[in-house]
Order: sequence, then structure tokens, then C-alpha cells
Amino acid sequence: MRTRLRIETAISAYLIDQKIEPSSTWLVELPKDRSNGDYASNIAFVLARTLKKSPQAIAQDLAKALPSYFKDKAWIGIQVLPAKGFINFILPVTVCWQALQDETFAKGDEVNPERILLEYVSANPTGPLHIGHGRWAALGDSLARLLKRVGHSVETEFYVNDAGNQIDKLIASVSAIKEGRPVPEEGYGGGYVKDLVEESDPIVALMKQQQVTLSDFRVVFNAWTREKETLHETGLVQKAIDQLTLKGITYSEKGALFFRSTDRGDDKDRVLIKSTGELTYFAADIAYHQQKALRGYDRLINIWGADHHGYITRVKAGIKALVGEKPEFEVLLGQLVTLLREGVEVRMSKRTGDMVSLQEVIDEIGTDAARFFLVIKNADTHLDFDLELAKKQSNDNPVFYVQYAHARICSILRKSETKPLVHVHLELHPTELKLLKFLLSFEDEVILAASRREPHRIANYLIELATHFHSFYHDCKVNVDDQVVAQNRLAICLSVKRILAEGLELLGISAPESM
RNA sequence: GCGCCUGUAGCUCAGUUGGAUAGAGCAACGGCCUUCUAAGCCGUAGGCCGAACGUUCGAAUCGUUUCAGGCGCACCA
Repeated sequence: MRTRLRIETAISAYLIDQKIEPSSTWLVELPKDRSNGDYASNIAFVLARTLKKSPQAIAQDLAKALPSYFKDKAWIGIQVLPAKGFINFILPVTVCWQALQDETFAKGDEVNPERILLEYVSANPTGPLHIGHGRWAALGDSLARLLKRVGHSVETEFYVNDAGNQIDKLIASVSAIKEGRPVPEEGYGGGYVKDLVEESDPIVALMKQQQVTLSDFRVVFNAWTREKETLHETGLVQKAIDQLTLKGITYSEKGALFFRSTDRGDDKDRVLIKSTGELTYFAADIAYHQQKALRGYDRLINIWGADHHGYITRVKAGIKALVGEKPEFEVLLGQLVTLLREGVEVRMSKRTGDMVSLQEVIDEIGTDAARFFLVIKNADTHLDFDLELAKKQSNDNPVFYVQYAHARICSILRKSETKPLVHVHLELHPTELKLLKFLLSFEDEVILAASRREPHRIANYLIELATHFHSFYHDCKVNVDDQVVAQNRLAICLSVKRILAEGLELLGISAPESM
């Protein structure tokens, strides 16, 4: 971002000098085709209307004038080229090099750092985690890492629904098995339920099991909040309901207590207390979010499956009613995962026990491959996860392609006897130059991925970086006799290694020294 | 019926705050290991970006309509 910021600053300075006020927003971005330049701006298109000149003519003028606005010595060689109305910027190698050397490269660039609470997975403790939870786990954990990386302060939380109907059914199923009775209808009959018979507290046992799986998946939460003890036993749910009633936004009807959520965009009012006297999950949920809000965050982010889409408006309405506009409430919806084995869908049912658990997936294909598969696709596209395919592909799985690049660099470093220099001389092989320039764009990718909450961008960036590196490896031998060249290339290798490792780290994937 | 997501190469998907000839991997075909790990590199072929209309100097990207698939629309969780 800092590099891009320099360019934006130069353009702004020019506009101020010329007393030009753009009619709408312009930007400096990575060109789609990197061979056009390192950065590009659409400013000429934007100014065309105000200046009543063609974008091409404006671009010509700007290209001539802009270089003198880069005051820093290192930037002196910058090329500013007009092209079909675009303005392309080609950075001097030294600028790229210096940016990469900076300890804080692609780190802490967020303009408005926030205190964020990210809640994800939050699976009921009624069975093992499945592949769908795996998607939220991979997504949430990577997102947390990304948000931290750009400078937010992030805490992660797993909300444990250890109260309510489903829990009662599970307990009933366990005792039924224990006493040799058949599992009640609508109960849980999966194989794992039989194993719970030995446990003094089946819920805790399942929670621990989930924790082990997540830990194997390299996903660790700052907090596991248990609904029963933090919300019900403390009376906080009732308190939240009372507050709503006090505000006059509840009403009784047919023996139930309703929350007037239609006042805040919902299409029907929601029940807080059923006519049976039981509290709804919705009541507990808004109490929970109220508690989160009171802890003083700027933003609450939740990751939910698309099947909870209908829930957003009402929970948002509840939060707004209880705590106001203060903490932003943001829900990231992820589309569902279909688990396949050789193209045939594996139905996910905890009740029948007909399922493949996340633990089994991890054991079968490994955490690295599983996480990569789950995070590489945009969260809003439906994901088909084929176990056999994931296993079969494991040799040309993109994750290995990326890891291989890292391992290759480590191998080069092991074989090299020269020490890297601090700077690069200016004569670079074209492939080498492309690689260097691509490294620089990590900065922009991280910012974009974090601000749009799209970790899959990092996975795609890494694949592309690995591609650039493998080409470089092929075209440019590192350990050559010419010491200047060797040191240069070694220095580039070190940068690639660092970015690969940092990128993989953001995805919670290992960067092996050898393969 | 209403809401949200998706529809891009044979397959799996990038690209979507409008921009420069629409990209990658797999599959297919053809090259490259006496040289730092061939889990690699290079090349060829493959497209009316679901369809139609509209907004714009400019649309895969925005709007309307429509078709197809997924997921929701409880005093269930």
C-alpha cells in the first residue's frame, strides 16, 4: 500500500498544483496485465469530462508532468507512460527492492485499525465437526490472521450452544443407549453417540473432541463461550428480554412474547418466549450479541452458513434495539459444502450418523491440503469437495505446487555459499524482474483480501507467485560463478521465500524446508 | 410466491467498488532432465463471460427482465 500511496500522492499533488478537481473518484491499481506496468491509473478517464479533452490527450500531459512529482531520490527513474488513456507506472528496481526489504512490508497498512471480535464455526456440541464446519474454520482462521496482519486487533470466539432442544435430545439418546433402550425418534443415532456412554458429561466430551479436531486443523480460538453458564445461569437472557420490554418493543400474543423486529426491517416479528415458557434460541442469540457488544469492540464479525441467511435481519434488529449502532455488526455468509466421494454425495446427518467427519478428512488428506482446498474458492460459491479427488490430486494439488517453490528455495540456500547483498544491481533478467515486481504486489493483495474479507485471494496470489518463481528457477540459475549475479539472485530468493512463508502462514499452511 | 448466492474454455474455478487483446489449473496435443529438487519449465489447441434489453466514451463487471442450479423464508436449531 505504501508504494501505491506514493503514486497516489504524486497525482494528488499534481491535481492541486493545476487546481483540477476530479468529478469522481480515481484510483491507482495493479493493472490486469502486469506487462503494461507495475501500477496504473484511470485518472485521465475521470478527468476527461471536467477538462473536456480526450483521455488520451490528458494521459499524454500527465505522463509528461508527473515524474517531477516524485521527489524521493530512489523514485527518480520512474517511467510514466500514457497508453490508451491509462497512465502506467513502471517503478525503478531500487524502489521495489527497498520496499521489499522493509520489515513492515505488507504489514499494518490498515488506515482505520479496529478492535474486532470474529465469531465462527460455533457448531452445536451434538456431534463431530464436518466438512462444512471445516470451511468456516479455514475461512475464519485465515481471516483472523489477515485482519491482524493489516493492523486490526482481533479476537476469535466459538459460541457453544450447550442449551436447548438439540442438547436435550442428545442427552436423551445417550441415556437411552446406556439403558439399552432404542434411540428416541428425532434423537441421535450416529456411531459416535455410543462412545459417549462412558462419558460423565457427553457435551463436554464432544466439545473437547471438536477442540482436538480444530487444533489438528491449526485453528485456535481466544475464547469458547458456553451459552448455558454465561447467558442462562446468569439470567442475562431474561435481562435482555426485560430491556426490550422496557423499551416497549415487545408484545404478548397467544401466550408468547414477541420482539417487534418488523420495526427494523424484518418481515415478521420474532418470538422470544414461547407459549410453553421456553426461551427461543433467538432470545439467547441476541443476549449473546449484546454481551459481545458490551465488551467494547468496534466491530463484530460472524461467519455463518448460507442456510442461516434468514437470521441476519432479525439478529441485527435485536442488536440495534439493545445496544444501538455502535459496534458494526457484519455477517459473512459462506455457501455450503457438498462432500463427495468419487462424485457421489456423502449425506451429512448427525442423527443417522451417516457422515464423514472433518477429523477423518484431515486424517485422510492432511491439514495443509484440506485447508487450501477449503479456502481457495470464493466463500460465496458453492463448494464440491471430493475426497477421492482431493487425495488423487494431492500430487499436483496447488498447495504442493506452492510448498514446492518454498522447498526449492531452501534447497538453493543450502547449496549456496555466498551471502546475499543488501541491494540489487540494475541489470535483471526479464523473468527475474517480473518475479521482483510480482513480490511487490503482495502488499496490495493483502490489503484487498483483508478489506474484502476474501482470504481466497491470498491462495491465488501464492499460486501465481510460485509460478513466477518456478519460471525464474528455470531461466536464472542462482548459484553461478559470477558472484554479483549469484548474490542478487540469492537475495531475490530470500524475498520470495519470505513472502511465500508469510502468505502460507496467513492461510495456516506449513512452509516445508524440503519435500 | 419472496429473499440471498451462483451460472466465464471439455472439467474445477480466478477475474465483478465499469476500463487496455477475457486468465489459470486439470484433461488433450507437442517440446525440455550430463546443469541449484522434473512435485518443475516452455509451447499448441480450446470462449456469443446462461439469454435479452438498457445505462455509459467503455459492461463478464452496473440496472431491468428472463432461464438454470443451490440455500433460506417456524412459538427448529
